[in-house]
Amino acid sequence: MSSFRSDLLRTLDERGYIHQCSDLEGLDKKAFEGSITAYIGFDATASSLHAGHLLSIMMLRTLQRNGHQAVALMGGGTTKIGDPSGKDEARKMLTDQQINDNIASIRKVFARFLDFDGGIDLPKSGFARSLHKGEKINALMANNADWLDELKYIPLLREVGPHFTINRMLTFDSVKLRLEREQPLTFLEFNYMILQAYDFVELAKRHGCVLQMGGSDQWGNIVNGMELGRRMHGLDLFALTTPLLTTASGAKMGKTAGGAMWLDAELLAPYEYWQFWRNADDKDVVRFLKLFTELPLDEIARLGALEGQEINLAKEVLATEATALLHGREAAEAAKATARQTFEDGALAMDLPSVEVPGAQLAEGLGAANAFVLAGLVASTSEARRQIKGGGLKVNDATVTDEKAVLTSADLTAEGVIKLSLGKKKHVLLRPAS
RNA sequence: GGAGGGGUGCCCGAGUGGUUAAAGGGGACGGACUGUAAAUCCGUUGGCUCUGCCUACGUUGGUUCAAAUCCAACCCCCUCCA
Repeated sequence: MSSFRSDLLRTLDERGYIHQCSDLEGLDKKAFEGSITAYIGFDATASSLHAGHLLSIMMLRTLQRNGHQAVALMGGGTTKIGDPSGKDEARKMLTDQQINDNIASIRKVFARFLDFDGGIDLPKSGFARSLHKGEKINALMANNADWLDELKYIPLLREVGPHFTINRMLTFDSVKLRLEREQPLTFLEFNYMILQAYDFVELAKRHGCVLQMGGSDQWGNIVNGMELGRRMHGLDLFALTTPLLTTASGAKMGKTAGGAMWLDAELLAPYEYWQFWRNADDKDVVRFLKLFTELPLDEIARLGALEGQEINLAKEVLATEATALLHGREAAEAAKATARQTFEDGALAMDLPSVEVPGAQLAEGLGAANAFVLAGLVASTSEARRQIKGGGLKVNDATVTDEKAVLTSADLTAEGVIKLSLGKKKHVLLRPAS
């Protein structure tokens, strides 16, 4: 892409956020002339967002930092249906209560990346004057249940139905793939794309939203919304998607040993979040620095030029910067310090994740296998035994060789803890509870 | 409604009466090598109070000394016909 006039598109482009856009030039013009409103939709299927959502969140953040209005649309309504894209099976139904709880909890994560208040509210009609230094337009959180729940079936059919042909709906990947793979696609799910399209139109009406962004798998859904807006109200809307993000080894972003890489400190401690980034593939470092940190590009270029063992410095920066965005600078630095002590100095870092055990249990003697289960490092005592056989477990940095080893108060270090390790990277401190 | 095919461990997929906690692959985890990377090689991959016991091949019941494997009923999925 050549040169963009708007800061927004230039930034998105330089940092590698753009995969596909319905009309780059037109969008650039609009974003250059004034503030625009754009949104991204999020499921409310889980109680927290995970690293897989991070790209979208960073896009919204970039939007806000460049003087535009970011809208995070929670799919309170569409979650009740389930997006069939990329799935072979319908997802389980959630209750309203679960969905609302999820939304409330997800909002906290957004608040770390976006400012919802303290800035300027964007008037619905759009906004042409340029912002003063440091001024921000408040981000918005919307919930499509607000309008979808109240839809009346017949009016909706009459209003929206004529603009969709089954012929075309059948050609969308989300539908086509299911049919080709001979997996059932229910009528319920089939409606998802219609409602998502309707969301775009509704947000355009309510908030003057002109752009929907999302992952590349959402392209079809987004374009549907654009076209629906044009047909119903003659609106000029835009679509912009991000590349589907996989790690260099092909895995989907956001999965880890223990499950998803949650963005909620209660589900995943900052130290472990830091570790996730620290363990990035060499080949991913520059890409991740651009997407998930806000370091200037020349700085990233400098880090990207590092070779061999030096790359580890770049990974440290990546981990610290990414963690700082989510959990704050202090937590990020603390995680870095903990990692340094643990991995480089071989020292005992008291900030490692820890688990409490009743002191009495230690006095009596606690089977090592059980201790590892307690610490959450292995799923079962059987697995612990297997790991012991394979030499994968350590107590206070000494490999456990006896499946029947027992931990007692005598194993407490001078600091009053027992360090349990699985492999080289996972460590948990066992603390006796008084 | 009729005819056929199918439901196996995290996933894919073999197995059609005992030697099957179930081949093979993928993934995951651990070990070696390294740079807390990648690649490669090796190992592990149901649970427990673990030289033994328990639970497992859609569900329930049956045949048998013995079943994932045979029989019956039921549930679900797919294909073709109506």
